[in-house]
Amino acid sequence: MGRSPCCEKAHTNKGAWTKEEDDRLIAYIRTHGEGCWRSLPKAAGLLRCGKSCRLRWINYLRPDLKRGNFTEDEDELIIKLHSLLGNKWSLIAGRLPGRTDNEIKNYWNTHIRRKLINRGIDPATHRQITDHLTNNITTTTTASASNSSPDVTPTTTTISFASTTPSAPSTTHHLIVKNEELDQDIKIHINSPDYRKITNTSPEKQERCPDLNLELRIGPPHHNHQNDMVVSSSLSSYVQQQHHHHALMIGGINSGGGSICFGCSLGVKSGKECSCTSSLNGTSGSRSGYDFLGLKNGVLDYRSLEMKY
DNA sequence: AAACCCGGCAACCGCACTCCA
DNA sequence: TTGGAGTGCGGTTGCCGGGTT
Repeated sequence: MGRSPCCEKAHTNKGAWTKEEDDRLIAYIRTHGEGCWRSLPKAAGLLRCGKSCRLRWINYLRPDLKRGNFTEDEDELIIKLHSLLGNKWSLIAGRLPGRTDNEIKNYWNTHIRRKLINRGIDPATHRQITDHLTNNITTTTTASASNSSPDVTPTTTTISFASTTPSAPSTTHHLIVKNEELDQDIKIHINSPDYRKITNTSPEKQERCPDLNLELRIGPPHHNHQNDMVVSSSLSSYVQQQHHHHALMIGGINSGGGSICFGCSLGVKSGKECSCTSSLNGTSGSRSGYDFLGLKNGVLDYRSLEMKY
């Protein structure tokens, strides 16, 4: 089915806003408040698309916006939040009062990216660019989120979930990371006493991933939680992409009953596919999900967020 | 002085999601 | 349950101004 246009485009202005348009929009919203963006332009006497009005208000005209340069603290906070949330600009903006998602997105692309690259850090993965294998893994994990990362070699790594005996619900699972450049599979064992140890399928190629830090526990879909996986935080981007398919439990959260998916824990409203049992309040999603990182209330104390470069 | 280049940023576009009848 | 309307989000585009040649 087709999608109706957000407005009658034939009679709308585009491009830069004039002072008069700004004044009209401000005056209207001061009187009537935000909302009903589709009908706002007509009511306010603006020849603009409703979406355009909303964007102009949110990104530029809102009185609580903080104009001016980003502080060093804000820089670091953005970096830390991005390492946790990826390109979830609206979520990041929610932790920076007075800043908009668009502003942060632009600032990231123009300043912080370069800053991280100068530090030798891949801005997409927040990992040092040096480690060969890690690079290959993270290249793929971020490729789906952004295909414009020229500083990373575009090799292909396939990540798949597997079970040694798929039909048995309590079997040992493992995460297979296939590095096509090295032509080898790396198997991350799940639910084994030494699950933190990363081993290659080729015995002589073991100990290839010494710096994987293992702080996220994820569970494959529809498996019981005994089969939790532990993966590197370098995979977090990938895991976020796969949120709808794989309930991802943050270590420590899933103990004592209901476990929640990563998205819900971050306050990201989950989709229909969300299979987590976020029953803390009986539902899942941003309005009731577990408040991982304190993202729902107050300002996140980013100083407590440790980067694992 | 003019042409060109490049970075920054406001605005646009299309898709995804939620709500509701 | 379904589909349309409204809204939000992230990626991309294009304009503008400053710097360089």
